[in-house]
Parts: sequence; structure tokens; C-alpha cells
Amino acid sequence: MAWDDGLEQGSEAYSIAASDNNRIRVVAGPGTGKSFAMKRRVSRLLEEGIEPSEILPVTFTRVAAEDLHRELVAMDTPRAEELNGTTLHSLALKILSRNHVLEATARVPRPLNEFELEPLYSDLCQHGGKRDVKKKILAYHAAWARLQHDDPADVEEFRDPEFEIALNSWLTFHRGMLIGEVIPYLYQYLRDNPVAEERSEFRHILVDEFQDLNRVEQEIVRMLSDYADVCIVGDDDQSIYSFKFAHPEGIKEWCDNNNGAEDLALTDCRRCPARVVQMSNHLIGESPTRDHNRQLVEFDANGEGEVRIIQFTDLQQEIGGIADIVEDLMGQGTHPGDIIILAQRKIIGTYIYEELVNRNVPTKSYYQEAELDDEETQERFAFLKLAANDDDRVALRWLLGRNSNTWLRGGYAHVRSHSADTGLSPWATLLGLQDGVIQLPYCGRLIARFAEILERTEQLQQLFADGGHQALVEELFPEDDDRWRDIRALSLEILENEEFDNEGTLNAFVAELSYAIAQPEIPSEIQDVRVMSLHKSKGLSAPATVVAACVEGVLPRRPDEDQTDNEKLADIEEQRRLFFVGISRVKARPDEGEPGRLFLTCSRRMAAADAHQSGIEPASFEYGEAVMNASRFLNQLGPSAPEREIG
DNA sequence: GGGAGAGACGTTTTT
DNA sequence: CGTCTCTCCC
Repeated sequence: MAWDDGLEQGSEAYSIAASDNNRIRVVAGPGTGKSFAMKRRVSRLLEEGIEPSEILPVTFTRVAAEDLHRELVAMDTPRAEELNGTTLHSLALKILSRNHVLEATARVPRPLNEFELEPLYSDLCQHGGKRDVKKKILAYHAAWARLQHDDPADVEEFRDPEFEIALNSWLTFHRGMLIGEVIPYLYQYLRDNPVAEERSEFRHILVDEFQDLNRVEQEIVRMLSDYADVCIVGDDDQSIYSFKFAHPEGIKEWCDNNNGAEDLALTDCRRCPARVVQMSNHLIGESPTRDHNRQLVEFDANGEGEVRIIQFTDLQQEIGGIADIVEDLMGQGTHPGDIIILAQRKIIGTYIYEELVNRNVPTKSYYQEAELDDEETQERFAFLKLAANDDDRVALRWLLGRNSNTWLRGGYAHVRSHSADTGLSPWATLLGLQDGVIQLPYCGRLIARFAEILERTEQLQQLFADGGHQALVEELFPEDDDRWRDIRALSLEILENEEFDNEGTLNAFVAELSYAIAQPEIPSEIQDVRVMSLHKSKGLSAPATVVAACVEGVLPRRPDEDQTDNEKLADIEEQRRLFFVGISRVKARPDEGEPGRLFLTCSRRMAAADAHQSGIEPASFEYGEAVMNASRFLNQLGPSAPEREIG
């Protein structure tokens, strides 16, 4: 298919795809077809013979990158197969792994799993205990994300230079990197090497969801852009990532910082039915902090759509009511894959998921998957890493300490300093301790534990030598155990798809598996009702959308008491944008009998324990139940919103 | 290095 | 309300 196939000349989407200005900004509201326009632009570049390796399409999530790739291939665009859509993160990991970059950064880009952070907290606990260590790590990330690192006027409350030196030293010694350091290290490398070949590697850069990038990410885009044409796309009305320090001002100021930039906009909401467009406009228009008045424009062919707002007496009723709605819709012929249910609390989403599963509705839950939540699974995975590489210092450190409250930090400190002094690896040092060649104080338990680790590791390596990857998977993640069913499935998938079984090294297998765990695949063929958070729903659309738990305390959540008034206001406004993102998922497909349906539900009461557990602060408690008011946002949907129903 | 008891904290989420 | 974390003491 040609890049301009079916594109009307002079239309907004056509201009975006066709423009050869070297700086383009596109502001595009929800449902206005920005992915479509981006796709056509990339397609044009490929058709004009630009090398795929010289085009860098940056997306916020890997799912979005895959979508772009798949759709281009489906269009039969020349060389689309070779085009790699990527997240800034995987780009950063790739660049940081290049040999000349490894030397420049002096750090190994081996990201730590969440669970592997525990011994790090313990080893650094002299800096104020686990809680403070976590806060200081967050402050360290925050400073990077906001590019305050080199600013002497840095006011970050929990910054602690001594701590950061100790953290860096721990990570250097253990040959690891925090996930949040990956972007900063790429930033430093590019900044310090202005003529690095990476800075002129691309001729065309396209960035989606620009409002969700933080400062350091935006700066990386700038540093990659000296020799490239750049097209950024975003919408500050959909900025919902303040927790990762997103810098939505960047998209507003972008044209001022890029002279001669062409400023384009997509305003026709081709996705949503008219009522939903009107309600979305009204909701976002009520924001006291919004500094413009962009409106989504209705797409007449979509029709009015259907909207219901329902309040239930308690959470059980709401969950049952939502399940009834789903069954009704399916009875009328709606495909389960065309229904999404958004709940901003995992516990509520999980109740809905369980109710639907009980009623035999095909359902999938998209809350953070937990392949590695279980300790036994963590241990098996750590052993796998160690069997692949006995100098995996992070895995070894974790395995040594895991059975102890103190992570055996006393003895380990001696092992570490001895190892640093002599240049021996921790593994070699422990072997020396075991043989009595090396003597260090307080290492009794450490040596005993190491003996177990050594035995198990040798056993696994023998197993691998005899039976290959398959034997190892069967040993570590045997069939019919829920705890590692997911990780087993991922392992088998890798062994099936790749030539690992005979060819690949154990190291390569472990790397693939780690990558797969960090970024679980989302199937492109959707057969199920999808239950997820509002954040996850970004980029999706569905003919039937339910937003559950539209109550004060959840949506909007209650801001922290110790915040300033301005911070509280900013918090509420981000929640408004979150709700805006949620309701604008609704897709009208009138010719297929799907008018586009939106259900906003809430309930009056829920169990106090559930409320506590998920951080819901209700209006009040009565007889062990939380009493909740309907969300203020339901009052701000304007005249197109229907009367509230009793559920 | 480990156990008992007191106190803090709890949400969403990307890589 | 229940779990995690920290402190104190052995």
C-alpha cells in the first residue's frame, strides 16, 4: 500500500506524513489518529529509500513499538521488516552495551530485577535504614530525570552525596545498573562525547507521547537530533506520568526552542462518539490549570453513542453490575475483545476479573504481572543466572543473603572489601574462604551458605552440559506448579523460537529470559475482556468501555496531606487527565452495530479493610465500611452527560 | 545473628 | 486491617 493511499491531500494527517520540514510538532488529542499519521510518515520515508536503520521511531511502551512495526509490515511498506521501533530505554541499553561505550561509562548495563535490590538496601542501610535508602534512590533518580544533577542549587530533599557515592560503588562492584540509571548514563555519554557516532546515527527521529518524557529523555532526543529531521507528537492534556517526572512543558516550549518548526495539529476525534467527545471537552475544559482551550472536534459519521452513569450501594453490587453489563453486551453480539474495564485500583480490578472468570466470561487482567513475586521462583531464577555466569555478582549477593534478615551484610562486607583489594571476584574469594586459603572474620554463615550455593550451581551446570537448556528448564521450572508457570512458559517459548537448544549459550538464554520477564508480551489478537488500570489503557480503544470506581478518593485520589496547595492542585489535575484518557477510549463503529458505549460506575460503600489496603481514603467510616462520594469529575461532564442511574 | 514487640504504611506506573 | 520494617535485647 502506498504511504498516501486514501489520504486526502491537504488533510492534517497528509501534512504530517508529507512535510519535509526538519522540525515538526504535532499536537494531537485522543482518537485523532496520531499513530495513523506517524505510520504514514514512516511509510513515506521508507518508500523514498531512506535506510531503515537511519529512522528512529521512539514510542513510550514496547507495545506501541510493536504495533507500529506490525502495521507497517501489513501495509507492505518496503523494508518495513528491518525497521525497529523502540523505546528510549531499549535504545539506551543497546548503545550502553557497545564496547566503546562500556569503556566510557565504566558501568555494566545489567539491570537489576526488583527483588535483587533487597541486598543492596541492606548493604547500604548505614545510610539511614531501608526506607531512607529507598527515598534516597528515588531522589537520585528524580534529580536525573529533572536534570538537576549538576545544579549546585539542587533542592532535592533526600539527595545525599555520600550515599550516592556508596550506591555507585556498590553497583560498580556488582556489575549492575539500576533500571532508572540506564537513561542517565546514555545522557552522560552523549553529552560528554559531542562527536560520538551515536549522535549522528539517525536521519529521521519520530517521537510519540512526547509529553510523557522527562527532561533527561527529552535532552537525549535533542542530542540525537543534530543531524536528523525530528517529528514529535503528543498532547499535554494526556500527561499522566508525573510519577516518573514527565515534563509536559517540553512539548509546549518545543517550537520556541526549535526555530522554524512547523506546528501541526490533529483535532478531529474520529474514534469517539459525539456524546463522549462533548463530555471529554467539557471535563478537560473545567481544569483551572489548563492554559489553552483546544477542543476535540466531533466526527459526524460516528453518531451520538451511549453513555450511562450508575451508582451502586456497595462494591459487591458494582462488581456484579459490571459483570451484568458485560454479559448483556455479549448477549447483544459484542465481542469480548471489544470490551475494556478500567479500574484505578488493582484490588477492584481483580474483584471484577474474578467475577467475570466465575461467570465463564473470557477475561484477561493486565495489572502488573508477577512472574517473580514468589521467593522460591526468585531463587530458582537467581540460580539460573549464576549457573550461566558465576561472576554474576548481583545474583550471588542475593543468594548468599536471602535466608537471613540481615542479608549477612556483616560478613559480606569483608568479602567485598577483600575482593576489591585483591581483584579476585567474590566467587573466587568465597572459594578461597571455603578452602581456608583466605581467612576473614564473621564469615561462618556465609561460608556455609556458599557451600550450598556452590553445590547447587555445579549440579545445574552439569545438568546443562548433559541435557542442554531443556534439562535446566525442567529442573528449575518443572511442569504443574503455579509459582513458576509463567516463567516456564516464557522459557519454553524462547527455546522454541530461537536456535538456543543446541546453539545458544546459557548466557544468551538467560539474557533473553530476563528481557522477556521485564517486558511481557501482550498478544495482538485480543479475544478477551480486558481489565486494566487507566495508565495501561493509553493507546487502546474499545467499543465498550467501563470506568469503575469513579469515587472521591480513587479518581481523583486524595492528595497527600503534607503537600502544598499547588502540589495538591497539580495532583487533582493529573487525575482529571487520567479520567479524560479513560473516557476517550470509547470507539464508535456504527456500521458494525457498535455505537460506542461508555459506562461510568461507582459505589457508595466498600469494606474498610479493602479501602485501607489499596490506599483509598473514603469520606468516612461507618460500621467497618468505607462510605464514598461519587467523583467530582462526574459533575464536570457537561450537559451531554446522562442522569445518574441507581444500580 | 536472630527473635519479640512497637510503629509505619498502604495507590497508579514506564524502562 | 494486615504486612512490612525498625529497634531493642539476648
